Amino acid sequence: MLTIGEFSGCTRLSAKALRLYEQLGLLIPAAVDPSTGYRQYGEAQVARAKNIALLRHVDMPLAVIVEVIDLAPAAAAAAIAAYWSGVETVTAERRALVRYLITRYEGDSDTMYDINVRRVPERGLFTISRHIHADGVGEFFGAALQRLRSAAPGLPGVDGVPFLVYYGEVSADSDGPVELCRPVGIADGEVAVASMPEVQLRREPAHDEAFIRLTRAEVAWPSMLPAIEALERWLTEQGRQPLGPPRQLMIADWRTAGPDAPACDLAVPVR
Amino acid sequence: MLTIGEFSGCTRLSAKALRLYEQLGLLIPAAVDPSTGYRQYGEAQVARAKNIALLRHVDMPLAVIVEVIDLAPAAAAAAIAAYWSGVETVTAERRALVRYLITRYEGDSDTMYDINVRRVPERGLFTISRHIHADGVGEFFGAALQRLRSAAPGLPGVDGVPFLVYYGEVSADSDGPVELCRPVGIADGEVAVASMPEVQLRREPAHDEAFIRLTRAEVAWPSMLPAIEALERWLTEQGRQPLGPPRQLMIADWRTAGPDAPACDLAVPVR
DNA sequence: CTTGACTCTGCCCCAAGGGCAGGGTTCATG
DNA sequence: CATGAACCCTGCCCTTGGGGCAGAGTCAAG
Repeated sequence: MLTIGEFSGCTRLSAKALRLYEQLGLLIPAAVDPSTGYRQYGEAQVARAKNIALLRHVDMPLAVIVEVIDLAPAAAAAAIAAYWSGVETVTAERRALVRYLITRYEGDSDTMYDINVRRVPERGLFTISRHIHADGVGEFFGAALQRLRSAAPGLPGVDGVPFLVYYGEVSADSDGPVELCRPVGIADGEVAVASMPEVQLRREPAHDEAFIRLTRAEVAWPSMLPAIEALERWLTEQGRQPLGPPRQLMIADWRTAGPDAPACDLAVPVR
Repeated sequence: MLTIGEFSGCTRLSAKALRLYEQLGLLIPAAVDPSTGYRQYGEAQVARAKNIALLRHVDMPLAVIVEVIDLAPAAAAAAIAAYWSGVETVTAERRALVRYLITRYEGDSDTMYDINVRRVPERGLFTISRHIHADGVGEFFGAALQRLRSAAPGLPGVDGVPFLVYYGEVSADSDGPVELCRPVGIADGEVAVASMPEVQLRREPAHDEAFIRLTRAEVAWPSMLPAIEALERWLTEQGRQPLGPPRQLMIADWRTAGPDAPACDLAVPVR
């Protein structure tokens, strides 16, 4: 049996950390003197403590360690791999953002985008809104588009490509509200009664929209940032005001389009 | 001029965060009503706020952002790159550790090591100790070895390769005490008076040491972990007690050795 | 018996905000 | 003019994974 100091020295965990792990039920001392409160750790606990220390060294949260530490070896390996895969995903996004920031600060980001303006007539919009994380957008898009189609079956006036509006920031850690919109003739919209409660009908007034055509590879975060900024710069240069958040017009089938094929119009309604 | 709510909506930073950034001097509102305390932000501050938001999205600490945000563009790019380089270093270490953990949990880590035992006679040790981080070990080793040599110039009895003893965990975030030891004949050690105060003379009694010969590529953290564990397993299997922390005997010149050449003996004194 | 080393609990602190309470402001509407 | 809704203010407590310290109790060697 080892005192907390000896155990600390031989596991390289601080006494403070050991007391915390006890409190969380992660590493209970083999015995605690009921009168003095002194902790006694068994030799057999050293291995467990070292495993905890290694997982902490990977920066795995204690709450996750609690669930991983008692799994069978194969399941533990899978859980660690799953945790790390999430870390790698977040890191990859940050890495891409860093690259973007560095090129932007170095001033080499003079990528030119073709910005065009087109007239959008007054129209109806069938919409489905949802709070969703970045990795669920594709799934949401497919499913919601199916539902919108079945909500107005055989509707003749469907007119224009569907588009997504991001009302909040959508990334790995924040789920902004996302709205899928399907344009429809204004008269048809009033006739068709949406049979599904989640589907809303909204009328959008006529307006101009400025847009940049993007390839499928460019439609991702943060690789889309330069285009968004170009659009914003264009707005201020032209002295035009945006009428709402930018939207993604899905002009091509996502599954069949090659990475360099035009896939999406990044558009903003302007006054 | 924008209220905090409008500014929040257009920068996607929460009002709480904006108040914090003001408190840290990172983003001071253009005006604060002295009677009501209401904040007013200028249009020109939107760009700065968006930059801060992007840097926060990379998880750069506010303290670092404070120093980066006002640099000239080229310097800011360099500072961001330097920050991210540190992140990548830490991530690479964690990635390696995760790989090790997964293979160990999957039970495929049956890498066999040759473990040998040799007799070490009683001897003197010139030592230099230092608290140091992982990336400074190489530099410390070279410099300290130079000083140890000049501390006992022309000493005939220098006997055996120098070695490092890690008394604490040495990695990117913790600096355990590290001791560089240079063996010397016991009689010579008593004769030679160390001319440098940082150099200590210690006598080490005769003992056995168990060791594993490692290639240069294996001498790194955490790729050295399996060898350490193999050594520990061997100790318990043989029923022998370690007499101290493990040590690294530098048997080859670090600079000239190829990555697969034997470079180091991982050794532990045993009873 | 004493002394120094060790251990206990409890409290405050870090970063970067989130959430809420209680109270004041502003603006549009009745 | 009054009032309600929306907005804003400060201040307090909460999170993670401990670090550090205070005051008090305990253990073991001399």
